[in-house]
Amino acid sequence: MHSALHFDAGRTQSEIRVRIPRRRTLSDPVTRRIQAGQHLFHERDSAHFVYQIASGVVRLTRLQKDGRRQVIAFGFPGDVVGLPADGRHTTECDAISPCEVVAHRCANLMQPERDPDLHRFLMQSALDDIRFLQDHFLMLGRRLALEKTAAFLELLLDRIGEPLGAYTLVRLPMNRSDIADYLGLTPETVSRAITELRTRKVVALDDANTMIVLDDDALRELADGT
Amino acid sequence: MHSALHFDAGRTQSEIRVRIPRRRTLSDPVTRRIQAGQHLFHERDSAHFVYQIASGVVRLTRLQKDGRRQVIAFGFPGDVVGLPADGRHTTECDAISPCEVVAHRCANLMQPERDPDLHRFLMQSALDDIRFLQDHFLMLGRRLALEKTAAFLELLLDRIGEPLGAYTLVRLPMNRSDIADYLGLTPETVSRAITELRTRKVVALDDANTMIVLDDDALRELADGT
DNA sequence: CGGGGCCTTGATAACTTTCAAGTGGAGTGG
DNA sequence: CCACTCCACTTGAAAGTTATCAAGGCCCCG
Repeated sequence: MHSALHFDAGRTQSEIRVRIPRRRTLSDPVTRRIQAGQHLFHERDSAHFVYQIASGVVRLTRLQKDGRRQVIAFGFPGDVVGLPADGRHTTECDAISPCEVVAHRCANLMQPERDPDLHRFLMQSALDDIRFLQDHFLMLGRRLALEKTAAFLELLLDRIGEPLGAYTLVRLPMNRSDIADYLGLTPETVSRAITELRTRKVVALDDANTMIVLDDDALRELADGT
Repeated sequence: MHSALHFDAGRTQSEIRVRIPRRRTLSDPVTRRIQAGQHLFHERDSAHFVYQIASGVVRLTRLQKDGRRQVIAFGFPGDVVGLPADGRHTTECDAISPCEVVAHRCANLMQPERDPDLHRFLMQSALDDIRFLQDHFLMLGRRLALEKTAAFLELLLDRIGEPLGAYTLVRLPMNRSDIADYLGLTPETVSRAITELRTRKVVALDDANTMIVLDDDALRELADGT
């Protein structure tokens, strides 16, 4: 059967980029390309770089003792990932779509004198990261799976939504399991929540990973639990 | 009816303190005392200070549009709270027990040159904070209320446990609603989980806020879901 | 054309929330 | 000193939500 909507957005997700601030420093940033599925670093790796995402999306995860996996965050264009604690990375990080990342040396995280610009940049990144993580808690704190899912889609809408006439196109770079592990749900429940949003005409799907947000306000109201 | 255990720990929670690192800077830290229930700052307040907890416990919360409240974190002795984003605090912060806090100016968060020591300190705090927040996700990601609660008590055990013979005493500074809002549960469910832990002889309660951890290993196994 | 992975859907079991009632301790006023 | 009130905690029963297990569909790719 055919999908409800067809379209051509005219550009692919990999074309969403951010401008990387140009800095004149002792240790100039280096751009790196990685394919979907490749790792940027592992949990407990000694941290040599932090990475700013220029294009593509990465996944930050923690492995649990019982084998389960918690998705801590997704790294979208503009985000900085890999900030270490005690000199080591605190999560796994792998690309879920082809990525361009800019690597910044973080050996001198604790030496602000040596490169004030870099330090300022890293501090800004850390503070932003804290706020994003706090935002994530509000999502997990929502009671119903439908609310959690709506809140997640609202996040995607704001971060990687692309205008499409009166609507907004959201290409989901992650699969249902990733979303489930991010929200503390099962893939089946995420699927049902998305089906419900489709039934309510809040969103439409062209294929499982290509979503059109039809009713912005309804999505935000659901996300807020109102 | 009488409780199962009686004891005298010989010191109160307010006596748990941390040594504040002495720094010679342009803007020396200032100690402040606040009572339980008093606010340190509000969400969106313009941020002038960050606070390191010397004694006592504070609660960091976000208010939701629907009136619900998410507890983002508890600030224990040694923790730094109030790191801003865009110059503003991102949470509410109030004391849930009498506190001594050390206020550090954060006006120059983005001026590492002016006070490298302070900047180093703030960076360290931010990176630690990120790790703590990530740890929190693993707690919320646990499937069962019993596992979440066990994970939370394990955290308290490690942060504010006091040796008591062969066992460990944990004085809970927060009430059941606080725990519930931290774990994404209801107070009733938290209460039932604690009752279950009592039934299994993992912990004993002298009163609702005074817990003795009887079986460390069992608690950690439950928390890990194994 | 066949296989595998991902997504969706259905039915049932397990768990949590909700609503309600009861308990106990701390503080207050008679 | 006792009765009373308040509030937090606990407990019970029913309703609601999600997880689990199972099956089927779709698409991509060899």
